[in-house]
Amino acid sequence: MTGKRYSRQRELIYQKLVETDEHPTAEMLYQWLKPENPNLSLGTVYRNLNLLAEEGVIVRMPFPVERYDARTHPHPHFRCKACGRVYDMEDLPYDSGLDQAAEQCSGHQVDRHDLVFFGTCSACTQKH
Amino acid sequence: MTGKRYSRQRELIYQKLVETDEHPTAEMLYQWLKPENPNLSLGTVYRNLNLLAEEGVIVRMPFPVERYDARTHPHPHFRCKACGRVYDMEDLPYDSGLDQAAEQCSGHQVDRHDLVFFGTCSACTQKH
DNA sequence: TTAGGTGCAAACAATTTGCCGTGTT
DNA sequence: AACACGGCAAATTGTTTGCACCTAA
Repeated sequence: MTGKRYSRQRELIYQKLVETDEHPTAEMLYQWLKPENPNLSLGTVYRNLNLLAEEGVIVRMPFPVERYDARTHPHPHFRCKACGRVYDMEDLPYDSGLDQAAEQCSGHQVDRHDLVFFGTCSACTQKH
Repeated sequence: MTGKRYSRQRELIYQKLVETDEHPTAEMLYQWLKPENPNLSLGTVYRNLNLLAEEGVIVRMPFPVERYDARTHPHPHFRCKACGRVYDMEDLPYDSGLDQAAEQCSGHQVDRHDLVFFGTCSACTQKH
């Protein structure tokens, strides 16, 4: 009996996100939309971004909380979507060819990259 | 005339970070160290993590603030360390072979990966 | 009519900062 | 003795939530 309804605000937020390539934060979207929609509220922006992300029509970019690592040489990580743990993947080599390729096709000066895998870790998989 | 001094707390924080592979948050480090250092404060943990990260002996894992993208197919991004802008790198192909390789050598179930390049964007480079 | 959506403000969470006393040099 | 550092609590910033009203279906 539950269903999603049309909402002008959700439409607005989604459209702005489609139009732009700036990967905005919730706050940025709010500022952009506010002038033409003076009674739009920031809470609504957050709520709808969460809805849209659940629905899968937009994606959230990681991470919510800062993490730290004493291994300063760049290496890939794995993040479990079930337990949130972060694992090293040091056996997977850092491919500096990627940085060069990225520099080529973007024109930006590339220092390094981060590679983060997402999925379910073996510990969580075993727990069913 | 300014210089860095020895600090027991910084030492503690750094050592814990070296010992572990859990990529802890500031809060986790605080909880771990608190029992043996009852008057350690969370602010100190944050301050020293920032110092250590500036110094380059530890690394911070991105991002501080959530960003959103309406292009839901996985694709690489570039983040400028000067202006903070995030660019798409859609010309660089998504290498799903990486996911398989990661699954092989880790034993975890891998859904996808995120690839984020860091450096200085062409706009910022031009501004000197 | 009714479940879902909105606005607003209050709550919550993560991180930073000011003040002032302590410890390193 | 000077000045960086730590403790603590207050301030800031990012995000979520409760509640009363509104709106699509």
